[in-house]
Amino acid sequence: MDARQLKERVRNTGLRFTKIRESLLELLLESGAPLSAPALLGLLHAKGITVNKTTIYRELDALGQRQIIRQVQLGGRAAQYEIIASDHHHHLVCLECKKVEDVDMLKDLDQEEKKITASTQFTVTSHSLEFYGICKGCKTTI
Amino acid sequence: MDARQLKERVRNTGLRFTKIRESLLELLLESGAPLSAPALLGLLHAKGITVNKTTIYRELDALGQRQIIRQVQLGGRAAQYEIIASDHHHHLVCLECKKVEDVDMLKDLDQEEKKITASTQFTVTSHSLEFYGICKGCKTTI
DNA sequence: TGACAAATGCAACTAAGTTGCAATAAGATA
DNA sequence: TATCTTATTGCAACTTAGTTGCATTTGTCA
Repeated sequence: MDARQLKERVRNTGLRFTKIRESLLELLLESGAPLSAPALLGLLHAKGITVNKTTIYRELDALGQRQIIRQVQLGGRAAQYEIIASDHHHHLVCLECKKVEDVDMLKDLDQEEKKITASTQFTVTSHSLEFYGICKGCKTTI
Repeated sequence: MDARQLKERVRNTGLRFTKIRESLLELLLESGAPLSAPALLGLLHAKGITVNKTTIYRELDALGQRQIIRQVQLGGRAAQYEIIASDHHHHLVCLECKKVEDVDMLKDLDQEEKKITASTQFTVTSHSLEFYGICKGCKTTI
């Protein structure tokens, strides 16, 4: 998933390709981990792009509805967002510094989803798996 | 894990056994799913127990530090809390009504934790797995 | 019972997220 | 290119979740 593909994907949903939207998606694409609304706001301002927080929330909502990004819950007060890429991955959340890293999927959980759907009255459509612990940086400083 | 065992566990950590603490733990124990601070506040008031929100947050923090309860992130604005029981389980989160059900662990993820710890610089200490989909109740009403 | 720490309430605060309304700008079309 | 429609944006005011400092009350143990 590169910037060009993403641009195409956004256009196909009928969304206009604005400066703010472009920069926001760029930030999410370049970041190796999910970002929160306040974080995105700060990063955009640091880039010299003045944008209101209302815009950010509406933007995240619009992109979420179109399945371009997804909200992930990783602890901390603010929700975080990531691009929905073809490669499925999970998260490593550091309990010390709260930083999040992506980790490629080790084990296939599709079978588990099917088992639950078959044995309960709950139809599973997706899942999310987070591992908590201490990251490299925090181990050396403690 | 019954109320008596829980009471013992609380006492062993040096915490006093107050009416508020007792009722709060009772609610978490009886509920088959995690509860948020605002939800607990409402349930306690409904029970006729007047309690300030500051107390709830401090209570949840105190119990969390003593490993009696744990915070879980399941979407929605408020964090949710559950008793740490001996049986490990995961969550089924309904995307429609946002209700959460517990589901017994199907697959052991300890091996995955070890693999990550061995192959990366990140030391995994725990994990959390959520399945998203549509619950029984919401399927019939849609 | 008395002392001391734990527990609680209150008020005032911060931070995340939402809503309504008015102004602006993207981009399709003529 | 000028115009029109609609998406996008900003602003202000709001709600909700969660926090902090300080004063008061209450368990528990000697």
